[in-house]
Amino acid sequence: MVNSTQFDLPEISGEYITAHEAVYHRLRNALMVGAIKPGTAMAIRALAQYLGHSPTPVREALRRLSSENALQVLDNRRIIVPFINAGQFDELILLRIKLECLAAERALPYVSQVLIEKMIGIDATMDRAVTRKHFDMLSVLNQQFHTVLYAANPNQTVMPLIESVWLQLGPFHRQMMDKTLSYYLVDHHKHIIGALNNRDKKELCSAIEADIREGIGRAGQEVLAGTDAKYA
Amino acid sequence: MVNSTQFDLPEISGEYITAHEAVYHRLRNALMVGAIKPGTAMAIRALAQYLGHSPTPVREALRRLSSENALQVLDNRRIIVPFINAGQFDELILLRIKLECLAAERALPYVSQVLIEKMIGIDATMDRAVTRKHFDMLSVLNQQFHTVLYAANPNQTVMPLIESVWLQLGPFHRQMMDKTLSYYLVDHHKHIIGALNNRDKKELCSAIEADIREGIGRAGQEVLAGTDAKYA
DNA sequence: GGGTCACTAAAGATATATCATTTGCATAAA
DNA sequence: TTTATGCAAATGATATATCTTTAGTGACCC
Repeated sequence: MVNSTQFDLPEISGEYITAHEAVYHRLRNALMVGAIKPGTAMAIRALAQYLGHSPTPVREALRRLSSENALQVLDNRRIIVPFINAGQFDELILLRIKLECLAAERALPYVSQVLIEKMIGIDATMDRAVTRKHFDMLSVLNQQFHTVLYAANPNQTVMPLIESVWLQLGPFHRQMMDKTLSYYLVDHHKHIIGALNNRDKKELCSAIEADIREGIGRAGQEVLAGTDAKYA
Repeated sequence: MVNSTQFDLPEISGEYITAHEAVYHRLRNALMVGAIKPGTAMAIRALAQYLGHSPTPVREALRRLSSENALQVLDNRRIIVPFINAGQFDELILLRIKLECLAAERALPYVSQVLIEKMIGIDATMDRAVTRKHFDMLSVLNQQFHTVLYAANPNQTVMPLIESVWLQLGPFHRQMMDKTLSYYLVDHHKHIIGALNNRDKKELCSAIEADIREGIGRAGQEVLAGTDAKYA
């Protein structure tokens, strides 16, 4: 197939009215699940042609993603999917933990039985996805599981920051899902739900930390083990 | 860039700036110091004309700022400076504290005597700015003081998130600087420097928390005291 | 008075043309 | 061979024209 770009972008189900939004969400999704390798160039014209739009809305989408740290603008003005090194990876994992613990704590007072049921439902769907090895779906469901909790806080302002971190960790999500590590993840989801039932802030935090450390944290360490400087 | 004639034209650049970048930074600055009131509409054409550019780069700048949560895109696609309510303000202050404590802790191992001297220098400049009531400069210096510290960590990935929060708190920065509250702030800077000298993580964190709570935190509470729903 | 519709003006969204910069490559010079 | 030079192609940046959506206004009907 003639794709002057070097990756395939899965099409997005929901409809976005404007072109720039459609492009934005499509790229964002791809980055979130690590579908585009670090270092890949995001040339405006090529993308525009591939996606069937003019350069203008594509440019806007790229700018947005750059501002969310999901893409990197080089000195020569080219835009690429960023590399990160082991040190930055550690910082991002720590950030995820701090941000998500905070988000969970602040959401806790607003957690209802209905919400917990919903999370249990998502978790159950994840269990099925694991046995069927639907890794792409797992990634999305995992994010849903977390998002539903944090968004319970009506004054929440932290989600955009968390999503920025998720985006930067995108390539490792893919790694995580590809391995059997998904088990750990699901286990910790049960812990999280337990902590919610107990309305226990401390327990909730440590469950989330464990979920992150033994999920994507471990996957990242495996990936970064050999590489010296930079990988994803 | 060699000139095929006799001379080389020295590149003034190094900071060659594109139209979209110029607009972006100009707006960003204005938002950061609260120079634009919440609710103000950011019409593309009007801005473009005012700034002497075409709509295209202005659009890009607005999109970037929207993605950093510094601007809000309404359902009707108009872009405005966002309002926030008291609850959101509290969340943002908490976020600042958590993010900046983390950033400071992770920077601490990289803090050198030279860096501390630099921070002392900035703080001294702030003292002078306070007595001369240069409030605009104070805002910038205050940010510099914090940024210099957090950026000491070479793997730092948290600055963009912190800046997003600063942007959202922009209007309150203005309030803070307008009042006598600047004193508190400078006091706590001395504490921060003390903690750095002692290489004391705990002390550093509490100094930063105090700096934030008694600086912008207090200013915000004053401003939001009367208003019920939303203000800035 | 209240509501609907049509029309107009304003503002956003996009496509396209053009300008500017960067990169690659071929060729020439050292 | 290596380095410099100078197009030419690729790519980003911007201005502009045009299309689409939204908001506002007034005529008209009930």
